[in-house]
Amino acid sequence: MPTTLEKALSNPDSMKARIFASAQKLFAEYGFDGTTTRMIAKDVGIDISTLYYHWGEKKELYLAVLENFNNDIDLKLKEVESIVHGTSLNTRLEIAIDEMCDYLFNNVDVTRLILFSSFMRSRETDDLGVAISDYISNIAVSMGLAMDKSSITSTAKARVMAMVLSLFSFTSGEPFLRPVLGVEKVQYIDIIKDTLKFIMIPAFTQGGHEKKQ
Amino acid sequence: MPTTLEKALSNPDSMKARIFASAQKLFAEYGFDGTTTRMIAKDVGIDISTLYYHWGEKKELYLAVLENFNNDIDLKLKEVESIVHGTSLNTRLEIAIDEMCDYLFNNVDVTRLILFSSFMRSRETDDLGVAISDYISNIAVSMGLAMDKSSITSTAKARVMAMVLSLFSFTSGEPFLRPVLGVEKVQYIDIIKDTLKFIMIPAFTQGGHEKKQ
DNA sequence: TAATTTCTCCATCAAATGATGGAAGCATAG
DNA sequence: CTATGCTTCCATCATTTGATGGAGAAATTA
Repeated sequence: MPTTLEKALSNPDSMKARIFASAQKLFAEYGFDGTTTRMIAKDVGIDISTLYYHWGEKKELYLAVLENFNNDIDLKLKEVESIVHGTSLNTRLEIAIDEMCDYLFNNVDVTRLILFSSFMRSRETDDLGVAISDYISNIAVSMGLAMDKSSITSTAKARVMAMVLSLFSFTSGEPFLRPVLGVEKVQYIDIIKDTLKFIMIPAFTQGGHEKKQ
Repeated sequence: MPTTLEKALSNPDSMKARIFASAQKLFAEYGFDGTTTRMIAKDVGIDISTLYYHWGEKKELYLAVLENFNNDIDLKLKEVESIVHGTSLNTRLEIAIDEMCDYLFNNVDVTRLILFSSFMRSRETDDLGVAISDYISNIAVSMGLAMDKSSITSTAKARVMAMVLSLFSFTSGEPFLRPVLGVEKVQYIDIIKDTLKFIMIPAFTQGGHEKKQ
């Protein structure tokens, strides 16, 4: 059963969906305060009145964007959960990292929006923040690091955080990080995957670890 | 020999320095577009004309803030470099992580500004970005991971990135990350230090690693 | 075709924002 | 005390920005 938001965006050619797409892109690039309704309208190629006709307040549009990627990422986490189900811890981690990397690199806006809405304050409203904190526990569970959220130690949580935060930064920061490594995008993604695996797998399998890569 | 900026800020009670302090705090919280000159003036308790009298354009004030923490962090990196000089790789990493954690947690604005200026675009100007990329190599060298910037492999660079990005995120995100761990600030910093050491030390000493903590 | 609904744009508003000129305050030098 | 220069604030501008009303186009229905 699709949510009202999903229904509204079901046809990507619809004006409402086109506005949404531009909004997502620009909010992810400039943040809430840095994005004006006129910038969005211009990007779509319409008048701002049309934007307001379909979405109302700027804040509503922004919240819709947040809600949407919230659904998306939850869906992805569930998918990963079902893929890794029943495999060994080592395999679970490898697959989960591969899957999440591929997904996030194909949806960079998602990570940027999570980062911005978590780290930055908005002049306009105080309640625009999204709980990145929720993802920490969810990801830990999805990756099979714990059976439920309560059974994770602080140390383990901190390591999940370290990985999630690096992954998010690696994806959001690709434009200026990749040149530092001097590699193409495909290689960049591979290096990120290897780095995360190298860091995380021994962190959770605890014992000695076989050298990756 | 102090820079012109340092001289202007030498007396923290001077109006110019007070404005600077408020600006740094607010820019680090709301970003460039999210911070208005009126917000800064109100925070200082003065009229905006006084702000413009001392600093001129908003952009100039922002660039001064960026330049200042650039100096600060370079100084800190040099300090760390001299402290770890001559010690073993293991010790170097431990000390460097401890030092940088303590420093950054006492200067959260610095990390937030670096993150914002690196990741976000500004509506106003395109050239406000700060090269976080520079720090990656500098930190690697300061920590004694390489003798010069060119001798670092992509893999090693990626691991330094992972650590720097996590560290920056851990410091900037303390307000919403610490509650997830359910600990006090002092413990939070300790956990971050341990996590980074646990992750980075084996990553660079390569062979089997002794279990930290 | 005619009527009705849906959509898009132009014109416009009020508030916010970056920025400035000039008057008034205040200290210091003469 | 007076004159000078530095500092602060009030009043004000031009532009930008969020937001709306209404006219007309476009699609839908009858």
